[in-house]
Amino acid sequence: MQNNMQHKLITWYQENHRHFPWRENENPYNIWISEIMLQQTTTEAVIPYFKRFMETFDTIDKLANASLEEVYKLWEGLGYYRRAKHIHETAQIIVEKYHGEFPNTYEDILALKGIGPYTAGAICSIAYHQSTPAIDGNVLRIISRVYLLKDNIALNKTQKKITDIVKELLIGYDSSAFNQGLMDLGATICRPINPQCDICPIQSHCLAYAKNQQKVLPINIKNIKHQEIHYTTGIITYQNQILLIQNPAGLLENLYGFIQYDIESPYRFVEEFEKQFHIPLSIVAHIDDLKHVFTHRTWYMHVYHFIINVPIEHLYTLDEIEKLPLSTAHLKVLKAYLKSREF
DNA sequence: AAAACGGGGGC
DNA sequence: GCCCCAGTTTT
Repeated sequence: MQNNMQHKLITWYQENHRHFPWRENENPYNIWISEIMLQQTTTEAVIPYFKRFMETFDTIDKLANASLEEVYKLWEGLGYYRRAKHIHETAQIIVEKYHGEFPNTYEDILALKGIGPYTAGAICSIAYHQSTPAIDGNVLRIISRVYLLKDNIALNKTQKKITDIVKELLIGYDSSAFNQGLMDLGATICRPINPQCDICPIQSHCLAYAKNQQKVLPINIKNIKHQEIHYTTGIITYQNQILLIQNPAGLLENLYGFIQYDIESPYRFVEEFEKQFHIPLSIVAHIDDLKHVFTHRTWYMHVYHFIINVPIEHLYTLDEIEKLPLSTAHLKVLKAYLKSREF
């Protein structure tokens, strides 16, 4: 009878693990898609997206042969849209370079687009039971507490230190159950706020608990500066069509949206628009003022309805817009416009 | 080492 | 309103 931390964690995981669609089988395609979706995204948010995605693209081959736009549309609202682009590119590489079979070495997997150390480790351990750590926010927090590490977990140096600790812990144990055990423990018991130490399966191994520091650790110091931007956002229509442009590289790359300029007057919006498109624009109405918060900035969108009297490129009917990927921010704008037209 | 990259949810 | 989440890529 083993009595160490690994054994306790694995036993706890086997008896108490959470049930998710991506835990119903271990094939690498399934694990890959789920791990990408779960990057910086909560499990609850991922569930419907994962189901829909795997029903639509049940093989890597189908994903590789889909259009980028179709993949984006399935990703609409999930955020970090570069993930969708990387998944699509990677599927094509897997078909061409690996004959449609997901690669099975850590190095080959790490080399794929959108896959970093965490995701490569997660796939290797969960899909192939290889002895690789998978260091995410949960693991950084748990290891900080168990070993009473007072280093700032936002630093690369600290993450490397914790990686080395987990590498040692894994030796001789099932990496899949161990890594997923850490994830579930972090999500349900060793939570960031108010950890449930009284029911923790590894309480007796936790130095933070012994010294009552579990509410202090981990130390996590990031300096995020937050920027606020005011836009005039234009719903520009021609008859029953609406003008949408596809975002260039940068924020919300490739998604469709309304034209907006970082100015606060609709009259200056008209000047900017006419300078850019060389056709006259008329202001019809103020629709709404909306706010949308990103991690790193806040948009204040002052939404106006404008009309043009000559057709132009990039005009779409509502039916066509339904098929295009839009950001959540501009879906709010569209919704406000449609609501205003009900009167 | 730091910045950029989305959105939803908890409190 | 602030923090967190199964991070990766670029600078």
